Amino acid sequence: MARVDDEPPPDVDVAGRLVGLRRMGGTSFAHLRDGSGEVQLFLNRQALGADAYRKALELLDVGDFVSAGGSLFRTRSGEPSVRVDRLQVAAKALRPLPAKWHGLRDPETRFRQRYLDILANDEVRRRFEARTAIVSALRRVLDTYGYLEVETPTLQPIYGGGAAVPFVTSYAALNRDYYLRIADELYLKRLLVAGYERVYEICKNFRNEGIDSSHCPEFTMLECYQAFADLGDMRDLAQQLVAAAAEAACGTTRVQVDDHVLDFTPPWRRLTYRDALLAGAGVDLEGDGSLSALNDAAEANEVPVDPSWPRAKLLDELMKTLVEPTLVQPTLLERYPTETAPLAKRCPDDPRYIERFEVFVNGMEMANAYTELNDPLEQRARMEDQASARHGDDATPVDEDFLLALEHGMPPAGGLGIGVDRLVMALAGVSNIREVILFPQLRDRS
RNA sequence: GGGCUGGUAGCUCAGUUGGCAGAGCAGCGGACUUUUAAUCCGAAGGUCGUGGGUUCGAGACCCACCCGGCCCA
Repeated sequence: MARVDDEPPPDVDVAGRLVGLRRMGGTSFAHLRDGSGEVQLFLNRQALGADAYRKALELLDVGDFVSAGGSLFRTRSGEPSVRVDRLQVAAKALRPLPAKWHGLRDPETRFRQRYLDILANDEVRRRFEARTAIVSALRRVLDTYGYLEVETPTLQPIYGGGAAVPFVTSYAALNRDYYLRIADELYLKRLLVAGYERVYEICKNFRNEGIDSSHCPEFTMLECYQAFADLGDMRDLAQQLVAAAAEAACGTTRVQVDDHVLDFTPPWRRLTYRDALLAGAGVDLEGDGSLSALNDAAEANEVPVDPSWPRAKLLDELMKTLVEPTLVQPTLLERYPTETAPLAKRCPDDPRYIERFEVFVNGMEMANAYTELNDPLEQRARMEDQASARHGDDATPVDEDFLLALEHGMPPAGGLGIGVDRLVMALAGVSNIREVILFPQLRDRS
């Protein structure tokens, strides 16, 4: 490979995007950038020929893709440069790049024309590279443990695995409505029935609900299931996955974000749901945990609630308002009340609780795990309970096909879901989910 | 859905009490043969988000709407 101080000066060819052009009469300087860095072009009337030199300067604009060749040397200031004797425009830019000095700041333009954002803002470019590194790290850990990566339907005849409003679409060949998945859980569990013992999928889920700084209707989820694993195994796995992601993105598990450090080094803090609710709302689920006691606690803490809400919704609202915002460092919230999730196995020592944890970081839910319910009879009863207690339009319909699969025998298993966008947010130190999604959707500019 | 806040040249932003629409950079023309955000000279560049209203006069004030951002629900 040619080096800049070789003798005689090596002849090289370079190509890239023109990012700077300084015309100084008989000599001009240009910078070409590609994925590996920048190189300076030394354009000289004599080296290039008077006619070619004049034409080149007439034609060139910052933003063009250019290829050039010539001898490699150092300028008087020591910068390695190509003394160009041949030059071609490989692609012409008709519109100017965002200003080199002030860059592109308008958030609307940054989101609508993300290619300009990435082009102009190094930090943004690096953030999306980090996102890819994070997803690769998650795959690497799971692959190392022998998990099988699979693909399950995005278009589903019945939606399940969560509580959310689905996007509805029309499936012409089958002549019926289909749903974009809100989760892939019920398909991955069918694969446990099939005999695969470790499966995972990283995919887009779709929830036809609000957009805010931590919710995007189209988001990325990792779900993985392991036969014969218990919740402790899932706890270890969750911490390993996130720690590996932090190492991949930041080179450390202690991530500096603004003025504080998020410490993802395992083991993380553990907290039971009961203790958290007691500390946050002053209600003891094992004292008077009745509906009226919960409503009283909401009122005492000025949490707006609706008396018609079922217990699960009320609990969720209390936790969201009074507990979750306090969970800044990675925290495992454990031992959830049974009604909070219909797909989780009950604690063997106390059927009021399920074997579930969620991970919170920066006050935001980032992961969710259960010991999976694999008893087809109890699963049917719990799903029917949930369907009959429907509240609003996010009630989950009973999936008979899934229950049929369970009736053929699903091994005991642990399952874990990680919100990939939110993981990236935490590791990148940004507070808006749009900052980690390449092309977030915005309203039409009508 | 509510509150706050923003939308002015390609980009980043000023615009005072309601009185001629501004700057820097980019772009255009010119000078300049080792520059580094080159420098210097010159000219140009506007649906002030949209539509109404008040006024002799509106970028600014009032009303409605559109598109963002932050916070709350």
